[in-house]
Amino acid sequence: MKENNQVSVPVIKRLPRYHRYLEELKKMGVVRISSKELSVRMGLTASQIRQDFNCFGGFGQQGYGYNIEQLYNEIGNILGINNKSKAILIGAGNLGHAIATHLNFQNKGFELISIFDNNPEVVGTTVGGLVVLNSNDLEEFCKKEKPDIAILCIPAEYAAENADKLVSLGIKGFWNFTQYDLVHRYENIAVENVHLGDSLMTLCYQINEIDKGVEG
Amino acid sequence: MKENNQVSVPVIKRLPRYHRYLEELKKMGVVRISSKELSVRMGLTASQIRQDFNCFGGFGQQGYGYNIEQLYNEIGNILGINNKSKAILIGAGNLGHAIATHLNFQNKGFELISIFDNNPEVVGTTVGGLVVLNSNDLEEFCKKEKPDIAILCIPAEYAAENADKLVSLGIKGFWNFTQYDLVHRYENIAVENVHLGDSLMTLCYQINEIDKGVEG
DNA sequence: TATACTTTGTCAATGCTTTAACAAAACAAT
DNA sequence: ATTGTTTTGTTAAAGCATTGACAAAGTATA
Repeated sequence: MKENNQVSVPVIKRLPRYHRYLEELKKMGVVRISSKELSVRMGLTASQIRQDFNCFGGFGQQGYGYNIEQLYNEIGNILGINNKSKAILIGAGNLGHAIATHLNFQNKGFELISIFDNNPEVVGTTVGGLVVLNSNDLEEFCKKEKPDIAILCIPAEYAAENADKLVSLGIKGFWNFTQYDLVHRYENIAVENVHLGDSLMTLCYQINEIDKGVEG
Repeated sequence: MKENNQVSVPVIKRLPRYHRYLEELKKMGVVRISSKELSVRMGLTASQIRQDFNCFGGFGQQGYGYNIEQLYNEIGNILGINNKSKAILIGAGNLGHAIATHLNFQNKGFELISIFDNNPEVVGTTVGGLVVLNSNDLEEFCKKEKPDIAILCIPAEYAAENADKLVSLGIKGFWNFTQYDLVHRYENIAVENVHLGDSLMTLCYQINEIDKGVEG
């Protein structure tokens, strides 16, 4: 058991992927799996898998492997997806709309409780079963409902002011889809930046490298 | 100059972020910057910045720093955003729709040339200035237009078959928004997975860790 | 019950990334 | 011109993450 020590970021980032693979195996009716077999399926080393699981105290059994259902539940617990945190979405444009309707928040530890926008044409419409509220009512809403995280789907130039305001209203974390970098702005506020533009540029680099290799 | 050697993934992943910060500085009219000052702005170490730029051959000048415009252009060239690769989008649902309309492909090295869907109700509608084509015409289209990358915005269960087909039609890379993992499937095919669900779960973990720290 | 096999948990070794340190080079000011 | 300051490019050290190796502990089989 090393649960008290800080677990490294690379390990944490791999947990959702383990969770996905285990869910699939569970659905297929598979009961147990060895680190060896899982490593082949996932394209990792067996050693890394054992090392990863051991950060939280080893759920396996020698000569047997890991019980899939148990391991799946353990990882779910580590990630904390069973305590549903309250999420609000800021910005009901194209991207915000897609995020609200496309994702299953429930099985990822969240409940989307409200959507805000400052465009009068959008306020009052229904998105993903929720009526879009006016951004002016954000403060009052937060004081009453105490949401845990905010999903930022607004233009980059409004990101900083909105984030600052939300932090002052007690928000504990951001899922940030704006180009603006929130990472180094606050202490003790969780931030997940989803920089789609950066990701696309990285793909661009890869494509060009492959082209170089083929042609040169 | 180390350009021949393979540059490591962490370095490449930081390039788009440098590019963003430099663009902003350029817009502000700043002409030069030292690694020290940039490090403060970006929350990195100056050493890392110099090390990163040196992978491609040092664009700075001792006692002066880096010329912002030049550095910005160099990084753009390294990423290859000036040769516009052709991109097609598969799946014009909520997410596909948002991707097509929300992102500026042009300044990230791509041109979105077509959108495909297999839903007859969606085929023929216009999304982001492009008429949605029928997935049945994909093969013919690819043979004629030779797109470079495909953006996958389809349900996970169709990801593998679609990707296999696209690879056989000459696609060189994927921007994969499905839950399905494409990483270990092909040789010499570029893949950028955008696992939004994984990202959300990671945020969930962070929130719960902060809560533990506050309460325990 | 004994024997052979499997597979974990863990320690040590390797490999990779980041940070620190500093000489060499350019700039700035007198 | 000279002197002091700035700041890079680069080498060396420190810090992490991944992989390899193996004893210990379980399973499976006869």
